[in-house]
Amino acid sequence: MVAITSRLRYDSRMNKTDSTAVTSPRRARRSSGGITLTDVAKVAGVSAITASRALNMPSVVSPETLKRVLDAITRTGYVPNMLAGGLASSRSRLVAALVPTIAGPVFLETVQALTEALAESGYQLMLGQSGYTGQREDALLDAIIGRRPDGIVLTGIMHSAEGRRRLLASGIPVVETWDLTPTPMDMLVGFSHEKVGAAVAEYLHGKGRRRLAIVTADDHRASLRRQAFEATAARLGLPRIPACVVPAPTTLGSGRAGLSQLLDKHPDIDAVFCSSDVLALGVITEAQARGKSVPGDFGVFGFGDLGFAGDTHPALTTVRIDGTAIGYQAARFIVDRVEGREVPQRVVDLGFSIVERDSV
Amino acid sequence: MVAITSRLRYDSRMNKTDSTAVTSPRRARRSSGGITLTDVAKVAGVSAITASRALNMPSVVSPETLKRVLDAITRTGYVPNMLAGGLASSRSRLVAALVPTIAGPVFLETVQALTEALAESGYQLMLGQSGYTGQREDALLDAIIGRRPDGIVLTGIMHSAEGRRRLLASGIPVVETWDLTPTPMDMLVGFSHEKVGAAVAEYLHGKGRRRLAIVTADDHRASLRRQAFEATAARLGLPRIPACVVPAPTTLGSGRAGLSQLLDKHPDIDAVFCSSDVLALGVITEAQARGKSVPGDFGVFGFGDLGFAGDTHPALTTVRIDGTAIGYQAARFIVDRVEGREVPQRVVDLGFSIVERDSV
DNA sequence: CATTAAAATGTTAGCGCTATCATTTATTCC
DNA sequence: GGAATAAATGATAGCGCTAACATTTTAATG
Repeated sequence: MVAITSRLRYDSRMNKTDSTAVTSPRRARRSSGGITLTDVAKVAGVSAITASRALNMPSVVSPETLKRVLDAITRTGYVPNMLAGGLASSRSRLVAALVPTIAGPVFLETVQALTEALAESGYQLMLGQSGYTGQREDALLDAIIGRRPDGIVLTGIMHSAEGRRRLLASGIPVVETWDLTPTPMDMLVGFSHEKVGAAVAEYLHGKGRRRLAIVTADDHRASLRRQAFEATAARLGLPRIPACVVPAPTTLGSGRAGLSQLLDKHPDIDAVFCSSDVLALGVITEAQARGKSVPGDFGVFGFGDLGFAGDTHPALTTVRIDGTAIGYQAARFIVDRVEGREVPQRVVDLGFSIVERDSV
Repeated sequence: MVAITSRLRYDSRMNKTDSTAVTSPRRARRSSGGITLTDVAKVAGVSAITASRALNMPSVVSPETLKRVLDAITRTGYVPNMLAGGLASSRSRLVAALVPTIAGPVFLETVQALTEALAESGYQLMLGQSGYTGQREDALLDAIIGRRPDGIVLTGIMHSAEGRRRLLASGIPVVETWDLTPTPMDMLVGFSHEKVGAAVAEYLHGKGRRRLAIVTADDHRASLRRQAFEATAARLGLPRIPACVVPAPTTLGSGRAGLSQLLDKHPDIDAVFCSSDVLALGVITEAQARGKSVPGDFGVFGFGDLGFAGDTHPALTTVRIDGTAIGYQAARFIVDRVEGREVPQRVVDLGFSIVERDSV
């Protein structure tokens, strides 16, 4: 433990007219009491700015100075105040991610990858939940912009026009993810939901399934997949596809309910495409509860390849999205931009793949 | 749209010696270019501090001034810079939550409740993932403390002694959750894991189960439950309990593997206590894959009462923890403390309940 | 209507850090 | 070996906001 003995509390008014200098100090300082960089500098016997450089640009201070400063830091237990640093440099080293909800496991992988990749570069992730409704989106946006993040990652969110405007106006780099919109705001990393829908329809058709059905969430991206699924099925000459739309976020329960509803009206379906693996697990569960065989009576196709997909019974055939890659790419985009590097390719299509297991 | 016409760019050096006043400006300002409170104040025709008060203490400005300021804000599209505000007031309006991982659904409810409750009071949650290993915990802690949050919520984390010291030294209010430790750092909201373990053992015994087994994660809290479970079983005269310990975070797959392992050595078990519902779902799945009946051949007991627990087949009997209540209480603790209110009761036991469904 | 108290607004300085220069010290080069 | 260059360090001011006090305006009181 080190005592900071000579914390100079000089009076800046000393230099002014003599008359005021005599009166008692007009106001007290309001230091929050913590250890500041100035304290560290004092202990190390250097100026504050040198201590700052030792932390932020260690290559420009001499090795022995660096050592003295780092020493002083450990001895004092100094922790940099990033509010002050961010204010002074307009670099908050904060990146915000907006997800509909953290309850849905779909984006977890992406968020986790983001967190890690950013941490490696010295940035921190702040998570905002907008809800699928987009109700309080504007308030949340203000709260986020107010922290002056160095970047914003939008994950599976359709922004209101007003929201887009505010974001653009803020001048903060934006990465949209999980969706390949034709008109990106800034940077984008995702895949084509239309292609997924088409690919799944073709796959099921190729497996001899003819009476397809779909259980899908009511969010935008799932709708995109559904439309392409239906269009492709039609193109392949398959009958009209019965659908059950459930509210996002999807749950095991809504999957069960979805299959029930479907089976009541269309007992002859031979394949179900689900808009998430969770939904698919629900469908499998309901099938089991009803004594139906998967894939015997009908096949089940998921989406996401979540952690459990290989462990269900039967193991789930699904669409694999590399959420981790999405997260890493998004982090790279933002860090590159913030550190002034060129980002020539602002749109990245990471594609998807079909993981064949036992449920179809 | 409003043009800020007269953004005064006065030169503070005008008042100094004439010689320097002639030389060209020594340095340029480095405004980040955005709209500031001062701009808003100018548009509204008031001083900066009045504009500040209009935002933060609307009750102390006159109604018409308030209106003029709010007007100016919408016209200019001003978004407060919370870095600056936090630095000046030492109130960041940020609360940090540390979880082992967001991949585990166990704490999601708590995190969600925290987010909501804090947002209502004008605070924002920043999520940190420490990992179950507690490896990078210290680096993370620095990153968090560096943001000067108004409070820190620890969720399911055993801190290193060093970590506890740093936290305490930072002077930031801390709420520990999900665990009723005998020596809380500051504030605490949780329940007794020992009581849970004992209650489950008694319940299973009461249901006539005699050959209990356990599949449990290797984290601290799960171990607490396990020990009490074993002790109580012994007290009830039951035989030694075979256990399968799996790494946290728990997955469906590790649940399946756990049951396999258990069944290989102890084919006669008649009940399995799982340290999470996810694990329990894995056990049920494996049972189904093996053609075993639940609860016929053996009962399955979960923990957490996660969203899907009521929808599994058979529906899962489990321990319900009110994660939402934990989150709300934690938020209340912190907000109360920050706003200077008394927090007389610094430890809250929220208890738990057993939800009887069909799996035992 | 003068006097006081209360309400509303303003002035100043500073939160803790870093950008922008300016200065000092070490190194290189013909 | 002295000029030119590079490396290391420092002084100053300001990022955008709010605490602390000061002042002005309004309302309340006898």
